[in-house]
Amino acid sequence: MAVSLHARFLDHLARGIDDLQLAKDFPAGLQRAGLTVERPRDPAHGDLSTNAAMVLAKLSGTHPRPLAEKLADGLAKLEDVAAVDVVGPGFINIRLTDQAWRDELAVIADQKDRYGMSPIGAGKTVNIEFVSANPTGPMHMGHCRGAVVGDALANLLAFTGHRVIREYYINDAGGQVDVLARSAHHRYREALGESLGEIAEGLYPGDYLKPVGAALAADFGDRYADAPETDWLAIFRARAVAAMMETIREDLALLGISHDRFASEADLVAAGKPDDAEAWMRARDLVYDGVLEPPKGEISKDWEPIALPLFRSTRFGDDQDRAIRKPDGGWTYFGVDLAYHFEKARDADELIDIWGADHAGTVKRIVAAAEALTEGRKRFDVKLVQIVRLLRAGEPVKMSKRAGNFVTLADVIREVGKDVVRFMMLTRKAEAPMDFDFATVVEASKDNPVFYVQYAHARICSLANRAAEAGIELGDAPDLALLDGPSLTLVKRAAEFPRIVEAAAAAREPHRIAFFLEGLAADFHALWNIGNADPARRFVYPENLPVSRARLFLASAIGQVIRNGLALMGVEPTHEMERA
RNA sequence: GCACCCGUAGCUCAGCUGGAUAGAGCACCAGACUACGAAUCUGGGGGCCGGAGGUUCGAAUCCUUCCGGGUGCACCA
Repeated sequence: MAVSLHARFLDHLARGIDDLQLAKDFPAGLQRAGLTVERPRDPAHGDLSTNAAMVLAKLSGTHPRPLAEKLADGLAKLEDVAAVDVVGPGFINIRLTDQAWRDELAVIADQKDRYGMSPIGAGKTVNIEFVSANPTGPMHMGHCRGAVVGDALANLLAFTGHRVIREYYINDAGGQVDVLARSAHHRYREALGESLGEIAEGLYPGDYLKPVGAALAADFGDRYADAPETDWLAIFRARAVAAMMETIREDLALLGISHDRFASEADLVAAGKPDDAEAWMRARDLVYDGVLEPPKGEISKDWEPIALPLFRSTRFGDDQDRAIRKPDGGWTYFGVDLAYHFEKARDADELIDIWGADHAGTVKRIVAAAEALTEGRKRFDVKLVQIVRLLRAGEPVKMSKRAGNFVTLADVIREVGKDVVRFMMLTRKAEAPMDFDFATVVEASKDNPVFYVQYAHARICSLANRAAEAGIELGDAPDLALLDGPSLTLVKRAAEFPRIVEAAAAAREPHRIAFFLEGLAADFHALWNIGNADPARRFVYPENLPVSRARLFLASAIGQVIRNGLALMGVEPTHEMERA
């Protein structure tokens, strides 16, 4: 894998610092973390800028300016460098030669769909758990955002060299799957011909359990129609959960998502994993038997003090210790979840959980648990994904959970398409609430980021046809020296892609890719627009074939970067826009 | 009451884990196109980055505290 432009300059800097240390101009053995090479906001400050002198000056107790001058001298000798300036408190601003940017363009064309890949995650396995919707019904839009964010993040981590495990945790051990089983039993009796009227309050009312009931009726006849619950609960539960998981997998497939692993809460319990975790923690005094304070706020009337096995999460920053077992000896959700993270940490170096923001209150305890269980050695991030407000032309879409008429993921995908859904879910950082308006997400205007980016790609694709019509053969080695300033500006933007990818992966923020693509598309459209006024500046300019070839080469490379970004988001590039 | 998330232009949001004069789109204002490579373009106005302290060469970013909004508080999942 070729090294990115930014990485290359970080390397140049490192060697410059080595030289200073050899020449005793500078103490050896200093940390070099915090050194950055980035594109300055203001183009007048050059193509690349580094804070190295200021950071190192602080660490070594010297003045940044002289240090910057020395580093600048070394950088100025590099072939790609046109000019180096030391300004302000000690910024080193670097301007690259035009040739350096033309070379970068050739790198894009050469690396194709590998452009932007990074080795920062090499040798690391990261387990990312996402979706993990309760297996009690089809996926609705509440699950959608976490699914897309998780999948895009997984793509991003794989692209940056990590080995990625996509995992789904099936909550199939709690009370709600018993409710599911009872709901299926209701549908089962209906399938047998009983007319039961409205489904009881508290059961799942949706129609999606009717096929499950029918299948159960076909298999068991009326054997369990009037049987006591203990006879059928486990059977119905297993059947209903399996059916729901099948539905959920289908829903996920509509989004283009497939998990590598499905971990079952019930299996973990059956395998004694929580017991193992408890024993491990008791041996380290991380679990003790104690009595919790009554909950604050809403006062529960049936609160009773009772001794339970508690995890010492307060030692790790939680507000109170947390019960891992219930009074009946069974496991709490947290007790199993803790064991589950213990298991996940066995074959991964880093863990990520993607959760709905409604679980924000339980983040501290699981972070505490992960820290205790991995003895602080493994990075663990819980990413909270905020709600999506569904709108239709500005009006909130009415949903009633009781009636079971929530908007399903499948419905939305059917209406606007997978790519629109995926793109939109990544146009905000995960922690911020988002509006999803059915009307605007399919609008063909520049206000719609999906359209805007796709349109740029389609325009690029159309160039190939226009070139052919004009009788321009692309050839394989255009003279890139024919590309002028505005074209190179676009190259500079595209060349940021590798660094954006690395930063997005490190921060676990896939939305940055979407914003980058919007910017890149905007720059591309801007360049295109120059051609509107002046035919000599168009990509296809039959009066000058060499220039046309160089520009088409540029456009093709930009298209490549757009595709690479979209691929990370899990969005298919559009080759031709449909005329509205 | 406590915890977490959010607070940036009139609106919707970025802001590259501490960098230089805080950005984009919409909206607003002023111009441009006998177009179809205009499913627009160019320029402009608009900011106490919620407030106040602190850390340092340097803060929207980190710390403290307060204010406002959202979410959650378990022996549910």
